[in-house]
Amino acid sequence: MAEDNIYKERVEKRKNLIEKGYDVYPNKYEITSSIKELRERFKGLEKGTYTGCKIKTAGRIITIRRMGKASFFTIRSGGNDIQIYAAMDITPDYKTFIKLEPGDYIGVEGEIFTTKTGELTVKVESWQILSKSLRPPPEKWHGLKDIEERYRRRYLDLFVNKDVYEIFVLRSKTIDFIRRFLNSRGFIEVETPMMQIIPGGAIAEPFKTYHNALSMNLYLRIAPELYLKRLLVGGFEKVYELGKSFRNEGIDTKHNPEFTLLEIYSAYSNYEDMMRLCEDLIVSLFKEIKGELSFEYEGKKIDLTPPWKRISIFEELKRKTGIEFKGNLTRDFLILKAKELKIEIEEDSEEHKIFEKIFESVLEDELWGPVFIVDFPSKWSILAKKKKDDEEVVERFELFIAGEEIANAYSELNIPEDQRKNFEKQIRGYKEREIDYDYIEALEYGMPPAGGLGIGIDRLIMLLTGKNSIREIILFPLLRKK
RNA sequence: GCGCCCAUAGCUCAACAGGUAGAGCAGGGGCCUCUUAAGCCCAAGGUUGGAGGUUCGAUUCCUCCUGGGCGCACCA
Repeated sequence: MAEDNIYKERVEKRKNLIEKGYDVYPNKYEITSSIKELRERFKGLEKGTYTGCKIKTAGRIITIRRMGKASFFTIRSGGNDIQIYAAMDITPDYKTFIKLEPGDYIGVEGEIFTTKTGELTVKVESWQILSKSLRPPPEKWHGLKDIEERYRRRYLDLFVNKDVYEIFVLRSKTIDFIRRFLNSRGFIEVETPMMQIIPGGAIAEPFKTYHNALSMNLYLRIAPELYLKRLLVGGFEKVYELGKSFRNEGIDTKHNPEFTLLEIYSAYSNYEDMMRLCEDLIVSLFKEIKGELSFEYEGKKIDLTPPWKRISIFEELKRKTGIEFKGNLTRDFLILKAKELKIEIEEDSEEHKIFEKIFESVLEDELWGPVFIVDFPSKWSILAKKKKDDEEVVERFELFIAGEEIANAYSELNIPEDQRKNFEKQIRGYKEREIDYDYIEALEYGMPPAGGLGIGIDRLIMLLTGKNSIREIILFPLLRKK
C-alpha cells in the first residue's frame, strides 16, 4: 500500500512537471561527454579548479544533498558517477530542479569544476528531465541486497550495485576477447541451429518444443557439436561457435538451464593441438582481463602459469589406488572398487557416472588444477577417436580448474562405421533417443581429421570474477514464476 | 528430488522468554549556498510472504502452501 502511495505521489509529481511545461519524456538529449569520458578527461584536477569548460552530460539521480539555496546531486550512467552542483543564482527554475528525486534521469549543462574538497562537479547552468521515475530506487547506501530481488529485477541490481555492473562489463570483454583471439588465429565464427530435430553432441535432457507449420517436434540444442563437424565435412578448416545451449536438468550454483558454450573445431589437428590452444586461450584471457595468472578462488590459490599439468586417468588411478581400471570397466567391478575405496555411489546410476565419481574422488586434490585429465576410457566417449595403439583409450582431455570441468576436447571421431556403432550402443536404455543418421552420412562423405574443444564460458567467467554462483554472472538467471 | 535455513515499511535492518511492531535511507512539511552515507526539527508510512492451527493473546510456537538461499543428488 505504501508503495502504491509512493507511486501515486510520483505520478502526481510528474503531472506537476508537465503542467509547468516540462517534457518529462523527451526523445533525445545531445551530450558532449559521457560521465566516464568526463572522469577520464578531468582526472587529477586540483581542488577548486574552475575549468571554464562547458559540457553536457546525463545520468540517473542517485543521491541528493540539498542545502537550501544550493544543492549537490550525484548522477550515474554507464557505471560511472559524477557530482552536479545546482544553486539558486545559477540554475534555472532551481526550485523545480531540487524537487527531482532519486531515479529520475536528467541532462545537465554547465561548467566543469572541482569543489574545495576536490570533487569533480558539473555546475548546472541548464538542465532537462530525460525520464521521470515513478518508483523509488533501492536504498542508496546498502543497495539492493535481497538475492531474489537482485535476480528478478536485475535492472535495479545493475544501477544500484556497481560491482554487479562491472561483472557484466567484464563478461562482455571476455566474450569479445575470445572472439578476437580466435579470429586472429584464422578461425571463423558460425551459427548453427539452436532448434534441432535430433538433439545431439552430448547426453543431457533437452527442452522440447513444437513447430506448428511443420507439425514437428523440435529440441533446443544441448550442444552444437554435430553441426559444427558437418561444417568440417563442408570444407571449413577452423570454425567456432560461441552461444547458448540448453539442458533440461537440475538448477544449482553451477548450472543454469541455458548456458554459454564455446566450441572450436580445427581440421588436420588432434587433441594435443587443442590442449595447446585451450591453454593459450585461457592464459591470454586471464592476462588480458584479470591482469594476472595467480589469484584466489573460494579462499584457495589458483596459478594458471603454463605449462599445465597433464594427468593420465588410468595411470593416476592405478598409482593412487593400486587398482587397474583399464579393461575392467564393468558395472560390477566399478561398484566393488568404489566400495573398497569407500566412495559413496548410487548403484543404479550409469556405469560412466560411477567411474566418474571414482576418478573425481581419488583425484580430488589434483582437480583443483589447472590440470588436463587425459586419455579417457573409450567406452563412454562416443564422439572421440581411439588411440592408434590403445583401443581402451580415446584421445580426449578435460581441463579442470578449481575442481570444475572447464573444457572438454578430443580428436574427433571421423570413422562413420565406428560412429554408427557408438551411437547405437549409446541409445540402448534411452527411450525417446534418436540416432542422427544424417550426421553419419555426412561422415561417410569424409570428414578431415580434426581436433574439437568445448569450453564452458560461464564457469570461466565465474573464475574471472571470483563468483561461486553461476547466477551472479548470468544477467537474467532462470527463476520460478512468482 | 531430499535435508537445513530465510521471508517484518519502497530499500537496509531491529523487536529479551508469546504481551499487540521500531530505526535508518527514500518520500512529505520546515531550516540551511562547497555537500558527498550532508546535518537539524516535525509529521506520515505495516493484513509481519499466504492459508490454517495452538493460545486470553502469535512477527515469535505448530502444520501446509508460495518464493528464495545453502548443501546433497541429478547434469558423461
